[in-house]
Amino acid sequence: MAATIKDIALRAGVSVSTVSRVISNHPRISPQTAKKVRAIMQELNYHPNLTAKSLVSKSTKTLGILLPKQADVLLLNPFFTEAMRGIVSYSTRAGYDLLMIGPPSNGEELEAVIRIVRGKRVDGILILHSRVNDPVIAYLQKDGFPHVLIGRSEEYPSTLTVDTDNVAAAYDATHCLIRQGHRKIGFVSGPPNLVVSRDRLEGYRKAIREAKLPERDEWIVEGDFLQESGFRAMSFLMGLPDRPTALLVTDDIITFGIVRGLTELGYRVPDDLSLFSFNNISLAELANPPISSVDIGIFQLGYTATHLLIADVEGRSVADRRQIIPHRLLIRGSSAPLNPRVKG
Amino acid sequence: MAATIKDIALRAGVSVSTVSRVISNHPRISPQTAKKVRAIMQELNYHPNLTAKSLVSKSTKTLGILLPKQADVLLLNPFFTEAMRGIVSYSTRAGYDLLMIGPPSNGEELEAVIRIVRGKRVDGILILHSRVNDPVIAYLQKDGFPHVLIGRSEEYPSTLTVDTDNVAAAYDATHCLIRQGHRKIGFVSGPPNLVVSRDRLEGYRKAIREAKLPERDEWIVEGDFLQESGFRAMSFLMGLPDRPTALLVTDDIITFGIVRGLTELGYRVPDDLSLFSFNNISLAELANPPISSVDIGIFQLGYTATHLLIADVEGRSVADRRQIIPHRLLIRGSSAPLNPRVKG
DNA sequence: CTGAAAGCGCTTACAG
DNA sequence: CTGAAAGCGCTTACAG
Repeated sequence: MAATIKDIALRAGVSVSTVSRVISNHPRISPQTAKKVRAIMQELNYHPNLTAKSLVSKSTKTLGILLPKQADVLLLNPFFTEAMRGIVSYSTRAGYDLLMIGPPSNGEELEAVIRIVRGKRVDGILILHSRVNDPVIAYLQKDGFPHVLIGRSEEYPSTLTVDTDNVAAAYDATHCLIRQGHRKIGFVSGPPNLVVSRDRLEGYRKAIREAKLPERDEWIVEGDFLQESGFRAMSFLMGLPDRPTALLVTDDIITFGIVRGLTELGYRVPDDLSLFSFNNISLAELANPPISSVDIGIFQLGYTATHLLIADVEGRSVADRRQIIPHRLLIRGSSAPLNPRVKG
Repeated sequence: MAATIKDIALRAGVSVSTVSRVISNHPRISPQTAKKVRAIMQELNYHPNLTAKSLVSKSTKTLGILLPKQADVLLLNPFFTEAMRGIVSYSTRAGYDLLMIGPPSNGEELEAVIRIVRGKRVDGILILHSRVNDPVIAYLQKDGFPHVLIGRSEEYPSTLTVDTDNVAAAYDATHCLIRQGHRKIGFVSGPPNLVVSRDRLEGYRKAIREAKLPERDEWIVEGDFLQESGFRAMSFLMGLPDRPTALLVTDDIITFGIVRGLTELGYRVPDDLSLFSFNNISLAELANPPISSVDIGIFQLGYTATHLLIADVEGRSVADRRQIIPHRLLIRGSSAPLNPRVKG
């Protein structure tokens, strides 16, 4: 059996209280005692039982990452990986472990969150995507359980969040296409229940309106963050009698699907259709043509979110509860000045 | 305060033992009692403290995933994500949570493993990459702690493993290039301390020898699973006075780097260099040209590994402790019959 | 079928 | 500076 604090105490001829204090570097322990106890800990190869520790200290030094119901879709997207990198990077540094919270086979995310939160398995929760009217956020907010959101919450302005200014980002990208001479610009959105989808749509609309360009409902298509969605959006849009010459696309993965579909149909990018998308995943630059994309600093989003959450968990006051990570446009080959041949 | 088992017992007028038995569906509890207790649990919105439960039951219903020291590199690769999808898929179904084990800032992976294992935070450990002489495996093996390896262990044949037959896979892919008329075939390997790198090198060598083709040490290059490595390998190989006409590459990500470099230098794939790689990540098919790749069933590797580990953890006997997931070649545009212009 | 009691391995007032 | 004791929220023989 592995040595416990009791074994150490016995062997060292002190009480378990003393051993516990040595472990936690309590200030009022004599150097000699500490030294002796530490030597025995070494000798017996002692490692504390973290479960027992958590039970009494009410702290787990663990953060939960909520996986969405369709974990598959999220996990397929480099966004997840990149955010994870940022999260792991900070949490490791801060001495926190990470627990993935997968929703039960055919249950809701909220169930899993309740089980973990009430089960005292984590000190705080990271939410990677903000949905409109998210019951998980409502629950955590009501319960007062520490959590941070990558995204934005409309209903709970006091929620700790790290986000891109998606309205501005979409506005900027759209504006870039407008400056290139495009007048018929479409928008391929993500799932409409995500806040990010709404914000980007708003930014897109704002730019179109300001430039007094035509607004056409059929130029706005919704989908998932999957290549298939891009393929479908492309099929629909290119089949329109009056079709756009440029597209703002909400995710690079969707753009890949669009490019692929266009290529299969014999169209060319950007000659037949200019594309500008979001996320700037590493393959965007390597695609053919390279994809123009808004870099939203995904690693930074994850890193900062973790930073904020841990500060909150540890009771340090967080001055700015709604942080914005700056974005930047990377203009590449997939977007180009309007091709005169196509011009309306 | 959240309700505990004690509150339920008090309110229901039974002992805590009885409540505990109701929770765990103990057979010898009267239906009436069970019903009453359950009603109160509902009423008080009771959820068990999982930490307390773990402490006494000595089971956490949690699996640990070991992140390598350079978590960055692993996380950048779609291999990780895809394996995670398989892992999450099975573990969720089986009711297990997942704890990411990140190595301490500048410490070794083994430290983190010991802390988690001895700290009783998980019931078993998943290792995503097998290194030669891996101290982590040595530790877990000696300790008798349940673990499974995606890969192969040379030192501990009794380790639970799920692997590709990498020797055969590399042999098959090399042979495919040979059949296409290539006689000068190079190999771009991953880190040499990984078992997978050695196995694939062996398969490559076997095919070359059998076909009595020239073996040249400078046609074998090592690198990391990064695009930069591909770029560097490409620079080196294309600068050789006598250079290969085809390359077997150990990872799609590396291949992307190679293709990118070749394109920048004005070379064309497959005309100037045929490429065949491993993993068949989803973007391999979409690249230009589409990348020929060995599909090793990464999702399946993760799924099966989790399945085996949980069986082991729960004491069910695992008949085949070293499982092989079949691979298949996907021959696409990046590999083509030797271009006569380049020949000899 | 049910309860009293001991115990899992820790931490932390309290007292000295 | 150190120890005895109580307790964190559960489970599980043991006895009835």
